[in-house]
Amino acid sequence: MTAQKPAANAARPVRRTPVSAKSEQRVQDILRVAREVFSERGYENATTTDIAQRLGISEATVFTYFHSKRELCVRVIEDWYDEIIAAMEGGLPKDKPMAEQFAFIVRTHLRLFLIQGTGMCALVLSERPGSGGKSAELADTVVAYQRRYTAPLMDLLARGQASGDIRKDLPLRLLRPLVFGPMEHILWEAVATQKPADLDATAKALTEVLWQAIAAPGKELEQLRTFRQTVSSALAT
Amino acid sequence: MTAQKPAANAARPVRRTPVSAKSEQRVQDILRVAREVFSERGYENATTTDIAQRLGISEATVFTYFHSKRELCVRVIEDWYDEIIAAMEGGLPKDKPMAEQFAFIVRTHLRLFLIQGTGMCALVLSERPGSGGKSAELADTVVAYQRRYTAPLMDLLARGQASGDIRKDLPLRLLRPLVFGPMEHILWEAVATQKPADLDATAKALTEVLWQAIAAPGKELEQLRTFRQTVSSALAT
Amino acid sequence: MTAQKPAANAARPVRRTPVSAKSEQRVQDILRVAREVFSERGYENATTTDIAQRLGISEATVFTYFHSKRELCVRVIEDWYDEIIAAMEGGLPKDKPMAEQFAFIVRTHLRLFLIQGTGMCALVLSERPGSGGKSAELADTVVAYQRRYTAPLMDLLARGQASGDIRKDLPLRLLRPLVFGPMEHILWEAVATQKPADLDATAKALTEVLWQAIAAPGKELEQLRTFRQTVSSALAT
Amino acid sequence: MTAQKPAANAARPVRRTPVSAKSEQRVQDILRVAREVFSERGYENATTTDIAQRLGISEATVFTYFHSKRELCVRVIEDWYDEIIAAMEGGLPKDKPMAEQFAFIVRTHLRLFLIQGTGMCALVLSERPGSGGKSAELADTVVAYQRRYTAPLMDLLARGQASGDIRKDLPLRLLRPLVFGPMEHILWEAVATQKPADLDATAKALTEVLWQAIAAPGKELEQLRTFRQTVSSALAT
DNA sequence: CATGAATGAGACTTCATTCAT
DNA sequence: AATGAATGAAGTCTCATTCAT
Repeated sequence: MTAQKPAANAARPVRRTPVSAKSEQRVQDILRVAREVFSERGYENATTTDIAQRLGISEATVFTYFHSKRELCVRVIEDWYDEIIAAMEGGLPKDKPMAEQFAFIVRTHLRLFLIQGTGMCALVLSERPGSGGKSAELADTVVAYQRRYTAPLMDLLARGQASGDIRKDLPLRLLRPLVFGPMEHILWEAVATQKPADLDATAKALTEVLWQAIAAPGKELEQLRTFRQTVSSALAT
Repeated sequence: MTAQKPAANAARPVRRTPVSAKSEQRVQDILRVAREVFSERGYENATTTDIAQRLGISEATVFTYFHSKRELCVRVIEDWYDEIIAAMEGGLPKDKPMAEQFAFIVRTHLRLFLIQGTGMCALVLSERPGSGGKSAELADTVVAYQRRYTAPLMDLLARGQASGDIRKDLPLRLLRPLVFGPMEHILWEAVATQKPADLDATAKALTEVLWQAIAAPGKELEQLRTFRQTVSSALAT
Repeated sequence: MTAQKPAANAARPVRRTPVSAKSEQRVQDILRVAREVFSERGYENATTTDIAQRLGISEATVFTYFHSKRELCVRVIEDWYDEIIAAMEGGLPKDKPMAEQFAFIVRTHLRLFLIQGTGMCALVLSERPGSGGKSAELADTVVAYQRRYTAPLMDLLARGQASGDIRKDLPLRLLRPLVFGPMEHILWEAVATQKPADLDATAKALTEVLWQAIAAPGKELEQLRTFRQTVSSALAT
Repeated sequence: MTAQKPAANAARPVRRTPVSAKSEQRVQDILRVAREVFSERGYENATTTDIAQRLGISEATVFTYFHSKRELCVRVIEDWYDEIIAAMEGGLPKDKPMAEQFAFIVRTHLRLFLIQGTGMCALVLSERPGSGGKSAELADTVVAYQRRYTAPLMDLLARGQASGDIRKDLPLRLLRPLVFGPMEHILWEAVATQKPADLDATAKALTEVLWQAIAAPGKELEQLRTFRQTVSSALAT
């Protein structure tokens, strides 16, 4: 999964052809630890020394595999996105009802970020363009990735509008923030207050209210009536 | 309202804390430029040298008015929050209909952040606890401020639920991210893509969709939702 | 007493003729506080800021009366010596038996240094020549003062040897360290261990043992010592 | 004996602590030069720049081996004490008569301090607690070392009192300053006046007078008589 | 390939001292 | 005479990065 990186991979400059099994292992080790360190401390506060020490290797070795701290950081971010995208694209139950797909996306998003994502998220933000991040190239990469990993949801929304499951009076441009915004806000709050939210409860509540807001309005009324009917019937038996 | 902070430095070996008109001007100048620099480059990448140079003064002068880079940064963040809070609390048309008050809050929020806020916002985020930000004290301050500046909205929502203007089946805990989340997301997008959104159009569209989502629905819908909520809760126990 | 500084005063460059009563008061205030600060923190760690703040005056004012920190320090040291010398010379009971005069000197020395002297003593030492102290002039001054304030004792010893009260086989060159050395050591120990010695008890014990060591012994012992000394000297040539 | 200090830095974010032969050489070089600089200029006036320049290396290299100027200084002081203690404990002729052991200690003390000790001594004094020295930890270390290096003498004195060679009416508390005080005074005088005392002559004279003062009184008379007898006999042959 | 060792560049911070008012 | 304000010069320390072995 981490292996087949499409698209964005093509642009990445291949270095030094480190293709031996051992080398590949080193690269992975460094990336793993670097992700830890970067997400814990942020780009500026992370040190190559720290990364090397946690691996028990020399600092110079890190630079054998990555030309610079920045490059390493870019790789870390790319890999992280790759994982998220893979999880999103791979797990989406496309044959299930739209509401369920929506629930999956919300839940997966929250889950992935709650695990380790907040640190990474902050890292990404700190690398946004114009913020002293010296390489604008990274910024572009990030924007591209961002777009790709929101793609499954955007796709879903588009299909929903086409099928009539989702209200058509809202442009996609507005739907995106409407869905991702609350999720992100909840995640930040969890980090800021230092108490991790209950994943299941939060995901459920959020899914519900969001779906209500974006589902076709007739739909909701109809669904609720059906729901009451079902409950009522069940009671009768 | 620009806040009379009771000189947290009183205990420290203060070198000077001048209060003359001229001095006050200097302090304001430094704060102004520092806000620029911090929001452009983030805390770590900002340098006191840069701040001093932009003002055409000596670095030592900066340290005459602020004991450390960190303290300066704290003041910058505090002042920024103070402005936002003042705008929010001061401008809210409390005698107008609820929907209008809501619109004011959304619009003001977007406006203030679009002016300069994104850099500041990133700055605040980068200083959150656990992310390598060394001073936990700042983190607490920020959380407190955050709470204060969301207060007007939370208050409005509470009053709305009481008056029946806003649906009661959503806990405030969920309403907050539902409203602030999309706003924040839109702002980030504006920064990331480097194209500032059209304030008026965006504010209008966002206000509409959000209000629809949180406003009290028609009678039947309302009852059905409440019913569903009840069943759902019963299930969870 | 602080007024009539003889000898050493002549060489001191008079500055700015600040002879008004008010000015003189300022000078004295600054000197008093500067002595405090210098003896508490040492020359390098003392700051003009600290001195000014304790007086509630501006730093610039300090420099109105003293051209530099170093000059101020020199004055502090000089004044301190002047006081000590005055106390030694003024209080010595010249008409009392030699042993009593000796006891007075020992006791006075310990007393003056225990009050505030240790800090000053360290200060003086830190200004010794070649130790980075930039002005060798101070070093000379100090040496001169040192000599003057040990003068009463040296004088006493010389008179004692002449009168037969003090053994003659010890050159003055050796008597000086024999008497001052233990006193200084006791003082340093008091500072290092942070527990001030009991002045009266210490002075008494020290006086006794030192007097025994330097007082003229019985006839036979005296002669034997002299004999031994003679033989020893003869051997050395 | 040069002390295996158990790396007090183990807990800190050590960058490196190389132990190869080459590294060890660097450490020694730095310590050597640092001792020079610190003893010449004192802690505050010594600069890491100076130390690096004298070695012809970069300042950063110094900080590769020592985490801070202070730590370097501590090591310098510790090593110096270690040498002194080793010389004292190692060379003491325990099987020789007490007077000779005493002479050894006095002579060694003077010798070691005359070589380079005065600068170091001033350094140590300037770091004592309360004098602006910021780290109380160092102060404790110094006190401990001080105690260790006076141990051989204190031990000797105790044994002497037990065996009857040394007068019992003086408490050790008084004997210590009585012996060390004069030595220290002589050393300071040598530095202050810039003319180094003649080691052999000074040591001999000092030993004599001190031993007389502390030796059991009867003993001295007896010894002198024996001495005259010996000389007398020798003359007769 | 791995690394021990070294370092250039630069950051923050302190403080004695000056000068116009 | 007093001072508010400003600053030059310097110092300690950090860290990504290079290079010979």
